[in-house]
Amino acid sequence: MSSSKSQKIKPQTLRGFRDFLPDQMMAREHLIDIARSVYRSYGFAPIDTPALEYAEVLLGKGGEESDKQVFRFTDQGDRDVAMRFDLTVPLARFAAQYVQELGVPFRRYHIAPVWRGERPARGRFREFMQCDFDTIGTTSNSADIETLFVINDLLEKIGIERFTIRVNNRRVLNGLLEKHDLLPHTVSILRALDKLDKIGREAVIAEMVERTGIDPQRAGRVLDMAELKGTPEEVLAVLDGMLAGSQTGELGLANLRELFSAVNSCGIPKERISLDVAIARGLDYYTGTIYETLLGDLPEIGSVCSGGRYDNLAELFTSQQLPGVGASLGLDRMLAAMEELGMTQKATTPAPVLVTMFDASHINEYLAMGRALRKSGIGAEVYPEAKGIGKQMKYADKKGFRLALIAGADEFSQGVWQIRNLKEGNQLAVPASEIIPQIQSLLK
RNA sequence: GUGGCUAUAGCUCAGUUGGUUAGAGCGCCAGAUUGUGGUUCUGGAAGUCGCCGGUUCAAAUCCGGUUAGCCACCCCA
Repeated sequence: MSSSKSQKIKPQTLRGFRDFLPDQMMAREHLIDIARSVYRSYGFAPIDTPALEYAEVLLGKGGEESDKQVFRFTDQGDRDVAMRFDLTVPLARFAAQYVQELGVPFRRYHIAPVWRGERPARGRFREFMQCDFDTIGTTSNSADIETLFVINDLLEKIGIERFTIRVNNRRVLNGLLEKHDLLPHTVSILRALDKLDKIGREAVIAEMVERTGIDPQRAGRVLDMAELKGTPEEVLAVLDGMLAGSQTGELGLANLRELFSAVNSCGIPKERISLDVAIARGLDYYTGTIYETLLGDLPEIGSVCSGGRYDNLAELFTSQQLPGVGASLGLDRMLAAMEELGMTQKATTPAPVLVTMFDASHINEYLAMGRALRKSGIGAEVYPEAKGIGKQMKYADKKGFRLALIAGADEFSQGVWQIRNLKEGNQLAVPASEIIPQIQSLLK
């Protein structure tokens, strides 16, 4: 290989694929840590599945449109393979394969990248992270309610102060469509309905009429119900009358009523959970409760955590019935929102303490101090070169270290270290034996 | 996948009707400051103007293609 300029390979990433620098990665890992701990606190266990699957396992599950987005190719062994485009289809395959040994109900979380060959746009990439959690093998509404609780705890732990989890139930929508003889048009109608917030009542009616050929009056009646406003109790009362006689609709209402009752008695702030008959979620496979989560300070960014209940996850892989309910945190969207809300920190070091290297002849003391700090659970970086102390302080400042430890000939002869507080701009000399407790209290 | 906009230093962007050696701010590196960061001052490095081709005496500038990004639609996290 020549080192001439013209032969250098251009460093570049593929369309829709991204690199993450330390500050971005710190924020990502922080969010993932929170998701992990909340999921675990409800008993969800981690799993992972391969990025690559047989194409037949993945394809044909989300309609033609999503098949077109799948990265698919023939591998070196002439197999027809595809990269996973979500975590739900792999879960279906996984569940069908292992349900015998796992038993039900089974709760898993899966935090992993997925790939879609669609056109990238703002907040949309060809490789992105999903943070799914699902409870499968039970039809109990209790699992639906706990799914809501998980979403609530997740947002709370992330530090979002104002958010709304909008809840609806597909059965309620189906009951309504049933009463208006619109069941054959379910997919088109719900897809149009889902855009209500974005495009408004008239445009939704127009789209329904255009896509299904129904007359505007009937479309309007769907909207009348979808636009119901008020407390969950008020909306439920109106729906009760509207859906009377529809078994499906009444079942959906009963589940919603139970859910809101649990919200009230389990200490979830009432104002965070709304009953919104207009949300439908695009995915065809939802059959019961559906959720989406909007940020109070940035609703226009869209749902940051959505999900719902499905009747039979694994029917394509096994004859065993596997109903389930779950949701997914949109990590990239959440991060974009946090960035816009100024919630991300700027530090690019994961360690709070920098041990400066003042005098290279004492290298062992500096290295030993680093080890001592880490042994006490304090992250510490030892500056690798005995450069000017000003330079090292500059580095500490830029990287966002909270404390810097400094010791030269004077300190070593007195048996002390200087602890410099970068934020406050002050420092104190501390005997070597008291360094650790002193730092621990400073970092509190 | 369809339509539109854009691409100049690490980042944000100037760059006149095509004209000689392409600029600024921020950042980066060094020095002022060989025992102390954030402020300030001084200096420095860094661009074959996304890439390929065409028109022209001459292209960052005009044209075509290509790659990437942004916006809308579609769909979705």
